[in-house]
Amino acid sequence: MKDSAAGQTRIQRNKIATISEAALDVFSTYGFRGTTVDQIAKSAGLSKPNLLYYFNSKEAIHSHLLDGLLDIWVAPLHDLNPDGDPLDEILTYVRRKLAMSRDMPRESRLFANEILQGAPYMKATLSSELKPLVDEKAGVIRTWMEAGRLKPADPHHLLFSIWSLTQHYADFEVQVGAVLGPEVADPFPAAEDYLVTVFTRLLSPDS
Amino acid sequence: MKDSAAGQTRIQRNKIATISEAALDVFSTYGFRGTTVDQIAKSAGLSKPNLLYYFNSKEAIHSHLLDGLLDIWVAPLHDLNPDGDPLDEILTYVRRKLAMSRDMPRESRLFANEILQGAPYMKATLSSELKPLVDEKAGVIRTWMEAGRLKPADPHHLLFSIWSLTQHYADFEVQVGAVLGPEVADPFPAAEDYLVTVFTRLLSPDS
DNA sequence: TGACATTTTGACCAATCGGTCAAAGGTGAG
DNA sequence: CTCACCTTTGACCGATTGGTCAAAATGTCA
Repeated sequence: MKDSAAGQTRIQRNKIATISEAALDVFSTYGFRGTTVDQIAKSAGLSKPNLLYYFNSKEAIHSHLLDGLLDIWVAPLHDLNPDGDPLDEILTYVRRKLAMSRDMPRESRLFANEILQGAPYMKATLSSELKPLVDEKAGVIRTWMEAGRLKPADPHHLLFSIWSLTQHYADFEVQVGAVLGPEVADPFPAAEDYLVTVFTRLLSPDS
Repeated sequence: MKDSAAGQTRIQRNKIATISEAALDVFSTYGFRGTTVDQIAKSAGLSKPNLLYYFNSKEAIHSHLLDGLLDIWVAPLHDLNPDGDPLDEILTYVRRKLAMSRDMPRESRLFANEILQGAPYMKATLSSELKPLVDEKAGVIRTWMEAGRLKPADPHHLLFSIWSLTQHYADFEVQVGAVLGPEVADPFPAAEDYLVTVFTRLLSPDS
């Protein structure tokens, strides 16, 4: 239980951070079953028994990374403000999600790996935590649409589309890079322009 | 080389098909490194040495599945007709890609796994085959836009968005299911309505 | 039927897997 | 310095990995 919250020495916190960083690299690339403890240990510059001194098992490292990841991931959605300007709120959410794909691509791929493989660890959390939040925010969006402040569109699928469009630039990074070619160093500025256009034309009531 | 094209007995073709079916199940769920040969053999109802009689290695099975998958995957894009009605062509492409996510979710996840892990096998193919096709079709779309037959939008990112929006329903199936809840048996009809709305409002010049 | 090629299998292999353990090496407080 | 505690390590464990092999079973065709 060295990986729990409180009462840690400085050296413990440092090592756990180092291990988490290395594990994020490896897990996000190869998935849980494709990752070996030796890989993580080597990437962290530690011996395997030393790593297992801080985390009792490979699963414990993986769980440690996934715990809280969902919270980080849905934080921008949580900030969607029912009292704000509808289109601004949506576009701000899109921009924040896209920025997360740019700045935290490994976390996005770790999450994608977990979902792709059937969410063996997070499935219950998706139903108990994500669904209620999504239902709540979908209700806010529906209210905006019924008030004529946004064009009508299925709110749930609207949120799905924001997730998929933004996370695509992290999860399918190599494909985006291969298709755009080496002359496009950074696809994100054009991606942001495009996504703003998509959701503005989809939702803006004045057009 | 038993897994090559011509001169196969009936029994060879049958076994290879059985193995491919089983391997698609397992590889698409656990990824290459997370899949074991025993898993595939058991799922195919064969002994491991028997399976390895038809495919020389685990990698050979995986390659066999990926070979041609890209062709199947981009076939609808290849059919995008420069002489058709622009919006109809785009919407037909969207519908066909969405239908593929509904009818071939395992293939979609196999592809997603490969890309997520950095496309170690398909990277070269993406540059040599996918990029030219995408550039060609992006040119067609740009021509439509310059002729005022579609509203302007970055053609490459438009294609990215079609891929991500449609494949999301296969790759993130468990998340979609968890969020919509058990009362939604089939998300695809609503997804198709939503996606048609998205691309119509994005691209239709008369609105 | 007999003769030959194809198919299937159990036994086996070296390498790697996640994980343990006792002992050695550091560290800080008194 | 001492002593107690924290940290690190090499050696090791049983289980599983991808893959081999010789022999047995099966199929094929005259």
